[in-house]
Amino acid sequence: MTISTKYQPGQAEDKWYSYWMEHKFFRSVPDEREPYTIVIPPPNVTGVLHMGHMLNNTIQDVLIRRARMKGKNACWVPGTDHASIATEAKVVAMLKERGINKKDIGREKFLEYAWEWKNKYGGIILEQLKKLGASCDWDRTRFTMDEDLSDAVIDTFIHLYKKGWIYRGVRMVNWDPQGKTAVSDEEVIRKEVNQKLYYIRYGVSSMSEGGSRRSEKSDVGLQTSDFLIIATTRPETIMADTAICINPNDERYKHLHGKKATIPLINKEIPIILDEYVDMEFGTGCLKVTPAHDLNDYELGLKHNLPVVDILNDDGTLNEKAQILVGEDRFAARKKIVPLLEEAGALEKVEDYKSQIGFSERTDAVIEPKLSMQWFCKMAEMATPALDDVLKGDIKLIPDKFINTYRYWMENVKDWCISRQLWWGQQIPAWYNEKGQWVVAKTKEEAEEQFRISGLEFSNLTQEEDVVDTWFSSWLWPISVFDGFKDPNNEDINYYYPTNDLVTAPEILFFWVARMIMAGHEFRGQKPFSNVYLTGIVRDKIGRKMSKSLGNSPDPLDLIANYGADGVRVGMLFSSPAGNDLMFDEKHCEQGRNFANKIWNAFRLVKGWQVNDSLPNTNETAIEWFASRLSEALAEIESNFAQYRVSEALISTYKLVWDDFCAWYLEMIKPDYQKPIDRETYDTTVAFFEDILAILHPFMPFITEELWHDEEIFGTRADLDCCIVAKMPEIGAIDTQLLKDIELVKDVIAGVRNTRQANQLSPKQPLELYIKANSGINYDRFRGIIARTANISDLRIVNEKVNDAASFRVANDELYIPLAENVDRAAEKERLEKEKEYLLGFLRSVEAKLGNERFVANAKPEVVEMEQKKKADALNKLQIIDHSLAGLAG
RNA sequence: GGGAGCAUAGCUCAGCUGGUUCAGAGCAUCUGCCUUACAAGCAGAGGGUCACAGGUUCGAACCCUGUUGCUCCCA
Repeated sequence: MTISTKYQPGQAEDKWYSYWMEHKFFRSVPDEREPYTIVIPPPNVTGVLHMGHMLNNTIQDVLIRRARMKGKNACWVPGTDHASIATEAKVVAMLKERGINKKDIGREKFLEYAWEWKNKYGGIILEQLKKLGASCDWDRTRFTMDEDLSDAVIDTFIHLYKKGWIYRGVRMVNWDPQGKTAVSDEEVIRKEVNQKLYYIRYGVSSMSEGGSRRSEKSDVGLQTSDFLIIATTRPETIMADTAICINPNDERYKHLHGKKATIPLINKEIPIILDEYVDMEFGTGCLKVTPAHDLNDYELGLKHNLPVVDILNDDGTLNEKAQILVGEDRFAARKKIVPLLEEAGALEKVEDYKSQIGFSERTDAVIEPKLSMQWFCKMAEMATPALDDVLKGDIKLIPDKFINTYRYWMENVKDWCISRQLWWGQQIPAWYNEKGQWVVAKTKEEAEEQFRISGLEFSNLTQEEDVVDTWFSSWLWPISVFDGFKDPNNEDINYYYPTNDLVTAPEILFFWVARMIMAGHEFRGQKPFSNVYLTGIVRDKIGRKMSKSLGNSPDPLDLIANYGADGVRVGMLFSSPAGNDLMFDEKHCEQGRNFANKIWNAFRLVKGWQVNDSLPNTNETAIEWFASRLSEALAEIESNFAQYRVSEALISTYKLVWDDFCAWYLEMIKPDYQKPIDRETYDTTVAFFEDILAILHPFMPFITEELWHDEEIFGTRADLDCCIVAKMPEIGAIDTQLLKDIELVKDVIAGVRNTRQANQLSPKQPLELYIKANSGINYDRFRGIIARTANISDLRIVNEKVNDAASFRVANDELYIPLAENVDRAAEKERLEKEKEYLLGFLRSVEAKLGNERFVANAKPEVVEMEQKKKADALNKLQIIDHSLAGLAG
């Protein structure tokens, strides 16, 4: 039977994924085993798979497959979130193409279209994950707007409201005066534009106390000597100013402390306040404070208890509170106010100025910061236990450098604005009567009841238009996917919660992770997970974040088609230490593909062997060595996984398979061409191979499953005897002496190869090797291995140095390859001189250390001992080299 | 402006408690091989002021301070 020299991943992937699905290997139900649980960070339902998902889900799959093979009941819960903003935008765009305006069709009809869209496109990303090999329990797939999950959102809203942790308040939003709607930060596009910076003169009056207004005085007496100048890009908003702010440390303005300023044109007096917030370098150092029309000013206003004067209508025209230019559009007003200021002598100068301005993604109108009523969730109480969990180490952040960031955020946590002016999402369960009085209730009937009890009018109740933030669904995810709200004592939640590991991006540490921890405590009295593995951002070769708009991201499905899912998984993991960004290079996937091919070909080799039962086993040493090496590698891998060094665990595995198994072990035992192999070696090697497939499986699930089922090597397997549920090999005995000896033997073999290369001898030409063994190593034991791998026809242990031979040294042993007249004496001498020079330098540094009294006095004894041994070894070697040199000379 | 992190071979990164012959791996490069599992391979080689400047220490890539450069988070 012939099989291709190249591994073809395509068919194997589809075949085995279907097989796993059919045989329910991903399915998890509670049983007596220990659970191992991961909930997927639900990807955006509008999304398609990108490189970030690839990395994130590869890691999750590696962890879950490994846990499954270690005998845990592994459960990976998949799903998607409803992404209100992104989805609503997609649906609005789809409707627009059909000539339908969202506002015209109303909420209910709009939601019908939205669900239609979701049902059509919402599953794409999950299908893509299957191509990667993700072993999620698909029967558990959840969506944040599923009925049960939505119920949980509404119930928790009501719960928190009753606790007094949800309230309404006024907040600055991004207002689109053309669309007459608030838009989210994500829908604001910032662009740099050329503007003007207007310097405007405000009068200053000295009567600071008493509250008596004598504005005529500020007009006349103090105009020339007492005034201040502000710089603004928005002169049309001066009528909404409620203060002038200066930095208390600003020496130039000490004389203004406690005074008042007068807004030109409308002659309104406003206080001059002090705050270090003001940048003394910017503009004039005097800041006009306009709380209704600027977010920072709003916060400054709150801090200093300033009134809010909103001079703009919803459509961006000035209202009567502006007193002048009423009814003008904000930009027309800006043009018209300039000559007015000039006339009044209040315009000092105008400068060109570049700054960032927000535009509406939808209408391209300039965004107007506007105050509006929003819903908030108090965070302080919930933050405390969530912070403790991390600080006490009950929840580990990996890497732990994120603890600082986490703590900073949790200690300075702000209340969470949870309302969104959208339709796609869970509608806030608040009900208003015609007078604008409101209650929070799950249903209209319950709301009416509450109004009745309070004795209020309730004939025409309307529900709050806004929906809650998508994160207000996602923060419940680890509980809601197990129906922990609907049925708080059900078997699943009791078994799987708290989950084990969460794998996500640091960008959403606060948005999501912190809030899940809060929700865990609030609604379950328990943390939601024990470990949070934070992956890096996937960047391109030149360090740019991969994004759709830059077009610098390869299509993951193309990568899988080109390199195989196993190759891509390995490629992603090769260079992805936790928390560090990953500079993605397709080369890594190529390396992954090559690795799969290497495994494939090693398999072909073993598969081709004929067994002869009458042959004795001559490979005991090789077998013992590899068994030890396998155990050693398993211990490394185990330790790497324990520290979430997934990338290093992969590298350990890679080296075990490629270097130790393929390059050394198989070469040690490989029978001559068309010669049979003995039964014992064959059977042991097949068993090793099976172990290797199991170790590789979490990283490369497809090729390992494919080879696992090779009947020729492993015999016919039962339906459920699959690599995916194979038992992960356990760490066995490690013969450290043997491991060390083989390292020496490898050096001997490398020495022979080097000698061949230096003397241009073909690897095919057998050589003799004489060893003058000064170390304790028993070369007899390794005779067979050396003979085979270095092509030695005659290996002799000798007591004297050999003349007319090429020589090299390994540890303290001298090795000679007789070459008769072929020895290049000059080259040999040069090599020896070089080695000697190096050794002398080395010896000097060692002797310097040992000659230092303070070193001997202060260093740990074992360190000193080591240095003494180094010295002895070096002296020994030098003696050997000198001896050889003398021999050459003679 | 405040906070955090990073800087090691051409590239991507290890280097874990300061101490082995410790300056490493993979990729890339170069040399030689189509050697009967694998050219998606094999055998080798070159490549470094561990960002810079100080300090602590018997000893520093590792600890401390400062400088420079880059990145992220918050404003």
